[in-house]
Amino acid sequence: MSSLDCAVAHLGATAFLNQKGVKRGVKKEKILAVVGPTAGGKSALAEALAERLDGEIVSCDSMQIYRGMDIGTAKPDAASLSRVRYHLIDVVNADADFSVAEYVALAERAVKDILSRGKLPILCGGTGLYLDAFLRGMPESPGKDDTIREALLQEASEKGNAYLHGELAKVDPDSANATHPSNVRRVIRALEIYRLTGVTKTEWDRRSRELPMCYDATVLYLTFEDRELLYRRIEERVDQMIENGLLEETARLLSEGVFEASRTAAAAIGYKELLPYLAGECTLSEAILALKLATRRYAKRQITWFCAKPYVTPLAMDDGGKTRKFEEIVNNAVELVTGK
RNA sequence: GCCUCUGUAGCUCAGUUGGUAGAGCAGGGGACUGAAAAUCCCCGUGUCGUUGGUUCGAUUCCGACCGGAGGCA
Repeated sequence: MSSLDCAVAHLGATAFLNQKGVKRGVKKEKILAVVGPTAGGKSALAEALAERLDGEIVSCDSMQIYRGMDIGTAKPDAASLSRVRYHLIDVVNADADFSVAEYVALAERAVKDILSRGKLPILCGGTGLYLDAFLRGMPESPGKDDTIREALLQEASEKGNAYLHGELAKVDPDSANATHPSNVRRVIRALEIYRLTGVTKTEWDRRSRELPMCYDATVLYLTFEDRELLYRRIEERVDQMIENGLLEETARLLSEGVFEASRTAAAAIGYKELLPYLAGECTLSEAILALKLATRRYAKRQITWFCAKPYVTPLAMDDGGKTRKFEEIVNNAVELVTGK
């Protein structure tokens, strides 16, 4: 985005915000973010940068939020935790509900705290939606309503996805147009927003799109020229997780009833692939294969997401099919952050 | 050595009564604003083992050869 675009966006947002009476600092604080596909080496880099630049890490990961899900979510180990300070890890129980809105609130508090102590906040994680929402901020939002969702879900299963999509088309044609009828979740959300606020999702999105970035953020996006290299790292890490006791962790969460209580936990990569094995429905090697596959696909989705973001600064992790030396990558990152 | 079956997409296999072929899986691309590790969409040209023959035309029929599997000696 050019500085002119920024200025224009800022003016529009200011008008909108003034209308709503929300105050925002004009001077933007400098923060850093390290994003990219799973197993790409985000944590190691973020930790090195935290040490070099006197920073603290704010996890930007939708699963590391949950207590008890440790190995499967690749949480930092004791050694890492003793080296740098981490935030937003283990903030809610595994069976609790959580969402972007809560994340943004917590992250804003953590970042403010870090800045107040004169340190550099470094967001690190692969949950693109969380980062996006955090950078934009959520001064206003339509909120949510589980009762409406349930009712709409019921309606969808009774009358079909096409019917629900048709209902959306009546009130918010643009949103209906942009959402495939099969994507029931999105169709429901759009209808939920309209029923809850009387304002369409299209309008809500239009307003939030005008918001300027809340911070002067450098978002380092780790890229892999050679996809195979990334996939190999993924396979190695999955094997490592199994060695570290992922099976035992899954069994423990299962016995605690976490997967029954939380659909999020039950859908988390690492656990959902091992459950069939624990139930005796497949062999361990089949489960591990499924886990690696799911992780690869997840990585691909993350790549698609970050690639499309105009605010990222790409940082190459490999060169000509070879992994770059870690020190070289860190130096490169520091240059990008400090502007040489 | 003989007999039978088999060779089609990266993998497992369909199929073409002769008019150059399509599924699943893998893989690739994309979307994404309160479940996001979620949810959803799009994408199938490959010497039809090789080589002769029959034919207007062969991946399809016939022969030989080369792989693979099984059976009999």
